Amino acid sequence: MRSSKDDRRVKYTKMVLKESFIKLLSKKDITQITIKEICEDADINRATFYAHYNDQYDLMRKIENELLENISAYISEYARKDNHFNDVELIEKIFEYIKENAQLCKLLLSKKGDLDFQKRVMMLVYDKNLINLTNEGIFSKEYAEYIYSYTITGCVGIIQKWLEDGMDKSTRFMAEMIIKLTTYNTSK
Amino acid sequence: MRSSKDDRRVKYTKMVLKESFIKLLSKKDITQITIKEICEDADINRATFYAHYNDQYDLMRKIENELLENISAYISEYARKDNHFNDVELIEKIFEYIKENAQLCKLLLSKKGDLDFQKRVMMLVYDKNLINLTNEGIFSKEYAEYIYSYTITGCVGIIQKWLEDGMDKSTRFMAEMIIKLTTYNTSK
DNA sequence: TGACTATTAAACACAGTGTTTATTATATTG
DNA sequence: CAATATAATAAACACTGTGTTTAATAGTCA
Repeated sequence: MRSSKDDRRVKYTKMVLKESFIKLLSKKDITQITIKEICEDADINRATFYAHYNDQYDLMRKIENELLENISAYISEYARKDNHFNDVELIEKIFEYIKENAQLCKLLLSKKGDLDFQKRVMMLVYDKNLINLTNEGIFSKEYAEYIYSYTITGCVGIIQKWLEDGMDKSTRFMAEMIIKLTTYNTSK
Repeated sequence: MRSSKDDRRVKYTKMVLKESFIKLLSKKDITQITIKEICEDADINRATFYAHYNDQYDLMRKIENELLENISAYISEYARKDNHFNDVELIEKIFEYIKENAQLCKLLLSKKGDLDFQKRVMMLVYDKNLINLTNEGIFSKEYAEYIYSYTITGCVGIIQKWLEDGMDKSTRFMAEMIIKLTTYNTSK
């Protein structure tokens, strides 16, 4: 039983729509991008766009979710091979992924991007690991929650700066710095 | 010499346009708000809107800048009275201001708001104070810059959580927590 | 009061939206 | 390959909102 999602035509349509949207997004703000414009660039009928997406923002959200899934899969792949789960290496994996997909990541993870989405990226790491540290009874629960918020958004800021600076620091340098900054908060 | 900015009619027009915009913003996303809608709610001619603003986003930006100026003035007022500059009290002042202007601040400082603007709010504090700590030669300059980014955006996350939780923690509690979390990073 | 100018109503051409229709093109399956 | 299914298309539709211009009106200020 095949769903319409597997149809080659559907795959192609979605692919070129995403490509055109990202292309436009690199040139101007999403608020200035029209559906008509996306469709013309992708050479796809406007009615077809509406068959798949509600509007630009819906398309954006779906691209974000895909990216999140891809990063997650990339991490899981690593975790499966090496059984010893090393925090530094795990975070380094995220930086690696971002570097390998710099074009899209620069758009979605920059300061223009959606903070809520960016937080979700960082949560990929911290939900699995560091949150445990804060739950070891050192801090009160309410305090730990604030530290968690601080850590997550703080890391978003670090990634943004890294991207703005042209990713000139190595992924290992970044990962170690993040570990240093974040375990700091939780180890006392 | 009076500029047109001082004209009562202009003041009124801008005031009601801002009020209506904020009212709409509390009901729906900015992407769903039209200029026509704002003007109808404010009972202002659409041509008059264009005499003052380019679009919704321009209006938004101007409201943000005003809020930033107001917070800055609020802090300066305090700094003038008490000569002893206390970091905790300074940060507490910001939380106080937010609490006193909760309606608007909840919109502009929430996770839906613009991160770049939110960073600027936090910079009000850190440009004056903590950045010095990182420049005392403990960290390398490049490291200090990342710590600065981490701190600024981290604090944005804390404020967002505070607002989401209905501002149930006292302003003093919040200020002390922030001092603890942020001087932590810079004192070693 | 008189000069000034912000605001207004009305109209304009225009661009983009979201949906529907019948037709065409392509993919899948037996 | 042929038959079936369905995705994509072109064209048209009414509609909403945009951004600007015009001349008239109303409010402000000194």
